[in-house]
Amino acid sequence: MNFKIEKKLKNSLGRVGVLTTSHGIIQTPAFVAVGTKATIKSLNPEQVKDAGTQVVLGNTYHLYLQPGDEIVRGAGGIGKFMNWSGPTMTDSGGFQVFSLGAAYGKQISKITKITDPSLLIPERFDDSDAPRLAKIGQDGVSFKSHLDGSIHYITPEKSIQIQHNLGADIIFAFDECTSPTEDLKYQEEALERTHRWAERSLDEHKKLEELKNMEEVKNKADSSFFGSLSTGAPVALPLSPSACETPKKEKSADFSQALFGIVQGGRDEALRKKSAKFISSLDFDGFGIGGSFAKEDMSTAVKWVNEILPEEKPRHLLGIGEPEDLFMGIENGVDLFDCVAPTRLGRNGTLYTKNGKIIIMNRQFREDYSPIERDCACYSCQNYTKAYIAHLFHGKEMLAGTLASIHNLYFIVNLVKKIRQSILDDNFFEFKEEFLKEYL
RNA sequence: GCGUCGAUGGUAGAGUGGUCAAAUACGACACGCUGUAAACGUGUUGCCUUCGGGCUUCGGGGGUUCGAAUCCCUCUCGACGCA
Repeated sequence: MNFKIEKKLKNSLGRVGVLTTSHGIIQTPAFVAVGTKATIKSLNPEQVKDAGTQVVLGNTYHLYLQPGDEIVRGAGGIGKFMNWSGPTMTDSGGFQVFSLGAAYGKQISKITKITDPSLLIPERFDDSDAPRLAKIGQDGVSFKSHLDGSIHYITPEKSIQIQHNLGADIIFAFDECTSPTEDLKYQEEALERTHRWAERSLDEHKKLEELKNMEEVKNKADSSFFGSLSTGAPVALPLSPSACETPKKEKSADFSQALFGIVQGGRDEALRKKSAKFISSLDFDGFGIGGSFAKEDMSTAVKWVNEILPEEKPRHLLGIGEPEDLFMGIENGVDLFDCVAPTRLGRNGTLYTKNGKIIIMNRQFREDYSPIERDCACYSCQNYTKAYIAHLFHGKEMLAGTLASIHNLYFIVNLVKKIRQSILDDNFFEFKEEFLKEYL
């Protein structure tokens, strides 16, 4: 993986870049489509690509449980497995520490609405005996499978091993995404844990990369007779029949993987900065910024972190992706975003428009024969009306989620592309103001 | 014509003397969703309300009872059976 900054946004941390992976380039800032279980829900790869998506993200915990990382490895890695030829990423399972742990069975979001610490009455949030599927142990997390109840202990090493089997171009260190409702003391403990896990993730990654390189050298030596093909030497040898055979099991480890370390620290300035310093001191290829914010202090948290992270390495703001957040993140130096919002909201009947979100099942759209957005170039808007999509949702038809996801993904991916272009055109701030005035 | 069974909120369908403004499901309406336990979840769904409660409802009418969706009589409508 290689990252090159092409242009910087004046008087801010923002930048435009190009991230090169073994499976193609990513023009940053970019929005990463979330495909937790090696599929962008309700969409096929062509639809994902046509929406403008450059890169997709799978999930370690989910793919480890089903179908199993060895299966994905056997298919030739997550990209080949899901028929996505472009760049891929996998999340480490750190988010599931939160979603299946502190947030399990509750309506807690990682974006808290409670910003006044005095409202966080300890007794009210003491849920230590509440049932949860993720329990944090000494050197890893014990997950009780949401599928069959089986127990799986995921350590940083295990997460990295799984991610090497999944074979994405960019993988993440195993971290703990804390609940925003945890107090400072807990955030600090969790941060220390995440930092130790970052070191262990990195060590395991280096070890596995080393093994992979040794294997490659060995393979090259074994096939030295045909080695001219891979070395690119101009030898006019006819292709051997054996060289054309498709191997039954492809090596997922054809390409080296980049590892991103994750900065945590909740909403606390000192912890965020401490984490940014520590994580940047390690030899990661890039960085993730982990969630657990309140909406209004998200920008400051991102800024604290990105002012410290080394400029030349890419930064990924994990799990954030509402339009206003994209402007905020990009302005504050974020290169990559992923978020379930476009696909989940779409499937659940909420659609993005430049004038704000609409709930397509609402009465007013039942006889609205115009597209979701008149000037939208997405497949759904080019071919269908709101009345029809509303009808599909009311009738619980599968196509409803597909058309809605296509539009929402297109909307978000292209918003990021437009923001990127606005930086190149030196009118980021004008575009931001203009867009948000209409949208919010 | 006789007999039997049935008629419950937008729909289906519980309830068979008080705890019934009436289960449940669906529908309708509104809302929520930020590294996907999620094609999911929550709320409202007779009328009025100062949110304490008040008022009118279970095909129509009449009756029994302190009290009726629930028991009795009758009418209307429907299904089935016998003429």
